Amino acid sequence: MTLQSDLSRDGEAGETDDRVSLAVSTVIFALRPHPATGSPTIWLPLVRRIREPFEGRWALPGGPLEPHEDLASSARHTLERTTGLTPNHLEQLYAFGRVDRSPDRVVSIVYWALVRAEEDAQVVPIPNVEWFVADEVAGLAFDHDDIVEYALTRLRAKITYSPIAYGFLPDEFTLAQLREVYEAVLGRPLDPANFRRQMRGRLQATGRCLEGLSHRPPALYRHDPTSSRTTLTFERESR
Amino acid sequence: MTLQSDLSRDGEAGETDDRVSLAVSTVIFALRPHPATGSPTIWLPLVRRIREPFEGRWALPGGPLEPHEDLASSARHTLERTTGLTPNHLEQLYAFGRVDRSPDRVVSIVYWALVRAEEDAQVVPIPNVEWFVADEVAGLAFDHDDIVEYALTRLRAKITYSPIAYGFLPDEFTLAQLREVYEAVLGRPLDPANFRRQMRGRLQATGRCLEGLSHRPPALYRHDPTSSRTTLTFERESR
DNA sequence: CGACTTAGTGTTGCCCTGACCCTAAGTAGG
DNA sequence: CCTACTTAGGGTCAGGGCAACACTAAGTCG
Repeated sequence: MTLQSDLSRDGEAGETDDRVSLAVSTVIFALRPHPATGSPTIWLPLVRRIREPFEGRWALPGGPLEPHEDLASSARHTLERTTGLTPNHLEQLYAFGRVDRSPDRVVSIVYWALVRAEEDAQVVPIPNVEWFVADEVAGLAFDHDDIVEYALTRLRAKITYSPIAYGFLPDEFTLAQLREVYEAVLGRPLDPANFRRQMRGRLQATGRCLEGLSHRPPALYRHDPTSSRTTLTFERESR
Repeated sequence: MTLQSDLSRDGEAGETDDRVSLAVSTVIFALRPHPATGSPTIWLPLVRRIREPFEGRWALPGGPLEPHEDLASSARHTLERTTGLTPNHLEQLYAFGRVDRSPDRVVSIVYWALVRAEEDAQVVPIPNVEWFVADEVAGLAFDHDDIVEYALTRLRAKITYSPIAYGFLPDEFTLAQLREVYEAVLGRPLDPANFRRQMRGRLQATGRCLEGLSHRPPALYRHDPTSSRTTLTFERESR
């Protein structure tokens, strides 16, 4: 093989069959009450492996990439098989390809998705699928522990500079609901007054209120997609 | 195939040979003077394709992933073949997998790299490899136009919140050199006084100066890896 | 009708930034 | 030697944004 042909062979196949195979997996996040404290927490569904390697262990839902399918379509498809839901947000996370991450050579392109709490209630139980508190999973198959941790890191970082929190919420929501999302993801309480100020300008007031509660009815808002998406700080004074 | 086995088949091979194949490509950035203005600008090397598809067109350097090779190793390897250089920064960019991005089904995992100007001078000419101004490339093979644009977007965004500018520089550098990097990447001039203030705290003074110039000798600094990496703003007042 | 609860506003002080002016420290040339 | 020039680097000031926290608004429940 000449030097030139070695430099750009993108698109060339025809190797032997010990080629690398390609899978797409998805980290699916939803907010549900924590079993102990009851406060909103990040959950995700896992699938029990029914054959080697790692038979019996929990793993991220996924499967091999079909030749006719785009990467994101494959992820969406996986999500539907696993939860019956449509993602409110779907984004590529990272490609994991360490040689020793699986006995056979597999590169996994991992997506992460957010599903809203309202749809979450409609999830039908599916055999071999179970939901877990994201921060508490361990002992997963392959390198999936690392992948979940990386996905959580990305979610926590991205929520401070990108309007992804709405991925957990219905179209219309109260400021308290939105704040609950941020508090669940960041894992600490936020000042309601300052939170409101930071969100104003990114939200459209619907004019409606949520009624039927035993206190002052909160206004309903909608995400304003035209808003400037400058970064949020939420720093805590530490002196 | 049962439902269960469909849910998590990560690691299973044994499909027919119309499987998807996997390539790793690398966007390699270096700073060189712009041919017209002379001011520092982002360049990248491309490789001329010597066979179909897209024969004769320029493409990102890369090649199929070897089964024994990690993803980043493959990217580093490509970089060495193409430039003879070692990257000062190497990072995964994105996995591009649109079904129609190539006549045969290829998913490309793309990395991007920074090389320092000092090493850049040692680049030996390699047949079929040519360097271009990154903002001016067009008409590349496959979807590589999109990939280059995406890589530039990432570089410009990331330089404001992550210490990657040092990837273009030697270990010790002056503030003017560092500012030149930011100006080249962001494409606009920065106030030297305010730039200095923002960088102070992220830099270690070496005590040495750069001498032999016909004006006041600038101090040499080194990147302080322990510095807090809060985001930089560089906003322009617009009133 | 008053206690309670949650929604939402005002105020204040601090820090950071952008704009801009000023001083420092070299070289070059008369 | 002394002055002009160039680039390095520091100082100052006004405005904005944010964290902290006190405050008002608007409902329900007894």
